[in-house]
Amino acid sequence: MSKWYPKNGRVIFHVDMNSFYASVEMAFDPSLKGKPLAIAGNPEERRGIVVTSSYEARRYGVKTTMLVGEAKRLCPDLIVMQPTFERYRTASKEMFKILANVTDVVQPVSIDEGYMDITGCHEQGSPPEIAEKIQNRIQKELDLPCSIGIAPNKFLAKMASDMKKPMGITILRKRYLPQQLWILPIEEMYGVGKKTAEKLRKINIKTIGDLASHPVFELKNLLGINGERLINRANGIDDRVVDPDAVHEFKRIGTSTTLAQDTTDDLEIRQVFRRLVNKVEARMKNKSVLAKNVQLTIRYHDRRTVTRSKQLQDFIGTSDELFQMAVELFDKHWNQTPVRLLGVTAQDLAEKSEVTQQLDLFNYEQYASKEKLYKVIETLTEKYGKNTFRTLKDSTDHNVTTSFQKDFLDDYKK
DNA sequence: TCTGGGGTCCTAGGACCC
DNA sequence: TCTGGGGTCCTAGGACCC
Repeated sequence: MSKWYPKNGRVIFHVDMNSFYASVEMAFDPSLKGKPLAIAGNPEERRGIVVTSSYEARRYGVKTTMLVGEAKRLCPDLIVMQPTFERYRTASKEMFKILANVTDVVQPVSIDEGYMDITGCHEQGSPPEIAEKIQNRIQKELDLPCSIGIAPNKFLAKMASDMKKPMGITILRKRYLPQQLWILPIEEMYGVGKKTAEKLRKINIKTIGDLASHPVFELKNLLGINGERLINRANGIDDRVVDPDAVHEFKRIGTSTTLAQDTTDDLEIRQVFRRLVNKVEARMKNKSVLAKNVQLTIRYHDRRTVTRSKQLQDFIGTSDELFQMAVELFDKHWNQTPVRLLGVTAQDLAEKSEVTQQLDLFNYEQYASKEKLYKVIETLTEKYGKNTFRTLKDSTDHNVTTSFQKDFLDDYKK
């Protein structure tokens, strides 16, 4: 068994649910099993694109982002359902519970996939045994198929889970990269999209192997820092850790909607903003965060999309505050032509508790006298420079706050 | 009868400070 | 009168992923 657990190295899993939304619907209503099924938005509201499809539908050429009309043309018997996100969230939670049963080192990356670091799981068996156990439990208990990639790092595990679908378990070893990874076309590499693939093709990089042996400096010129990273990954180098806390460190909360029809109607637009900010507010409350920056997204009739954002003086969190910001940005930047989509995003987020703690520093009431507060500011300025007052007030950096508190505040408090 | 909605990370220019 | 180099913040946009 020991050969499976290298002395200096990790064993990483990437667990990837197969056609997740469609599979959840099939588990919920088994009469759908074996039939071509697509999950898609409502075409009448211009949301008619395929989000996920069952393997039966894929056989007909049905693909993600395809218009429902086209999918039906390819597959006349296609069953089209609108997504029921509550179901998917519930299934997702259950799936991650099964992973957590193996190790705490689980990092969800989306509703239907996650990484695990099982380096310390010797007693539970060899990695393939553990993977099989996980796959079986998810199949038996949730009636859902998944694929698992086993590799020494995240990137390889991710590539591995993609190699056998559905219900695959793939081990990707570094010494077999030439046979397993380097033969793949460059388009199939995680992190290489349409644009990058085009650029790489132009300099004759056609496979992941071509990329792996390419001079770094040349790719740095072409793609910036990403060029170096891609070469490293192609060579099986990826030091990113599996971070269970990453889920809590989200950076923005946004929502957007494509309007049923393009509009220039101010009243209608304001109503849309109301709906959007209510949604953002609810999700912010749910996560107990406040925002220091609000971004507006406008997509015009011709699909040209602009974003406009504003950094705020203070943290905000209510729908009224968000609404005011959204409308202010909209009125300032809208070019008066028909609008197709509107979006509102709260960014530069901070925990509510940390924000209040910081604001507390500037609450004059807690100091014995005005002079003491001035003294605090003066000392602070000497230590951290002229901009400290502003920096500290703006800062979401807890370290500055805590060191400040430790050093000075206690002496000056009542 | 074109292409949803939720994110992350990176880049690049201008403002401003030292 | 002309002008360096480093750093941070803010804003807008692009590429990518599911």
